[in-house]
Amino acid sequence: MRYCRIPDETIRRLPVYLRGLLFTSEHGRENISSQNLADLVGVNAWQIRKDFSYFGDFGTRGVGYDVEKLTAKIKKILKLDIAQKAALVGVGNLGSALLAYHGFVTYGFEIAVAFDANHKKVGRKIKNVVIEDISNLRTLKRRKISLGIIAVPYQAAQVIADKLVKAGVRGILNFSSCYITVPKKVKVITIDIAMDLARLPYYIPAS
Amino acid sequence: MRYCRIPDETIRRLPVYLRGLLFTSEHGRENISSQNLADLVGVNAWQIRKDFSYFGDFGTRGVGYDVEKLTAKIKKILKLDIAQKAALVGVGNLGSALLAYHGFVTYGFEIAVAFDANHKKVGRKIKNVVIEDISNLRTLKRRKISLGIIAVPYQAAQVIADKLVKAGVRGILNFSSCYITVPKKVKVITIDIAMDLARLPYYIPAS
DNA sequence: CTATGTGAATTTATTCACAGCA
DNA sequence: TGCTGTGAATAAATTCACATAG
Repeated sequence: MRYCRIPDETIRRLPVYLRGLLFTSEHGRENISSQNLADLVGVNAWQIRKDFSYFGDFGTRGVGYDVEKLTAKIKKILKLDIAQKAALVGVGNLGSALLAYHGFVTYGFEIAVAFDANHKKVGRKIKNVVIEDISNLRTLKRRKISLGIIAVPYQAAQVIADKLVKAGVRGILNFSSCYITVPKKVKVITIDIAMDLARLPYYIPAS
Repeated sequence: MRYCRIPDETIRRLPVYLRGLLFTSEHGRENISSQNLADLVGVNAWQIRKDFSYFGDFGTRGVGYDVEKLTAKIKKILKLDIAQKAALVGVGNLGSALLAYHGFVTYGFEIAVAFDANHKKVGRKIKNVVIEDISNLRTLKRRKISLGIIAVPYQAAQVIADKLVKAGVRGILNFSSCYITVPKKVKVITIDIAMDLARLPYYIPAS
């Protein structure tokens, strides 16, 4: 490895490549060129080669990349090689959809627990996950669950984040529409659907 | 305006600022300094000032920014000042959650129509939106709906995208986990939830 | 004295062009 | 000949420092 640091932008693209590779693998192909992958995921071929070059030589000149080997390498870098358990907090509309969502499994995630503050929901079972009372959050550390998914209204988001941190969670996926503050050791990724949509009209030329 | 181009990254941050400003406005404040806003949304104060400087002078030195004026300006730049109608395709778990999601309204969007391929769902009503058969997609142009939201399984995503484009849609919000190809005149923004989650373990230091 | 606005410096990321290996 | 890997060139974004206005 000739480089000392993998750029953040490269890390952001790795899951994209991973998706393309999984797709390729499903179709039984063993090798893929940077150009093939580029067409598949919508990134330039030279960008892909540059990105891969940050973590070593994986391609074979004249042939391309070994799909299986590259898949394993990317999973390792992203630390997706060990299955991760996540706790979902908030089983409303969005939370329910997340429980039913198959995309998590693709990357080795499992929503192992779900919590809700609404007593009527506690005890109910969705997709084999029993909804627990939110006071049980403190049991996460004992249960070795180190990821949290926040799907509660934004007014409650910071409080839940604090509780998750207290329960020993190391990473948080925040679906609420607000910025949450956590200690430096905890990583937060916020996904705000409306905010992405809000960018869309800007890019649409006046008709 | 001294600059010829607003950087993409600045555009990406504008909805973030907008959210902060709306929040500030709700709390009855009329002015906000770059530092206050920075604390609220998690961006550096100098970054905020730089971003704002791309589209003119809005602040008052010694005082800060006029919340209402700045809100209006950002909305105008993002073209959120005119209400936009969107069509949702795919009323499964995610689609249903999107129909119930309040975040769209915040930015002036309305999911005006919903489509599904499942005949059992057609005619059903969720949140005042009647689900129509997918063959009705062609009526979008007539109904002046120029945004599409794809919430179908990835196998169907490209087909739906093609139909949306044919129906005259100018922008697409793609929730499916695949890259879709459209003519240059159409803008696509893809939100892949699992892909963001996939980045999370990388940033979590080994314990 | 406070908080903006912005050139300049720095850092980071993208693009190119081509050497080098199968 | 085909496709990777990478230094160098270019472009873009961030950060800083401070002049400037209220």
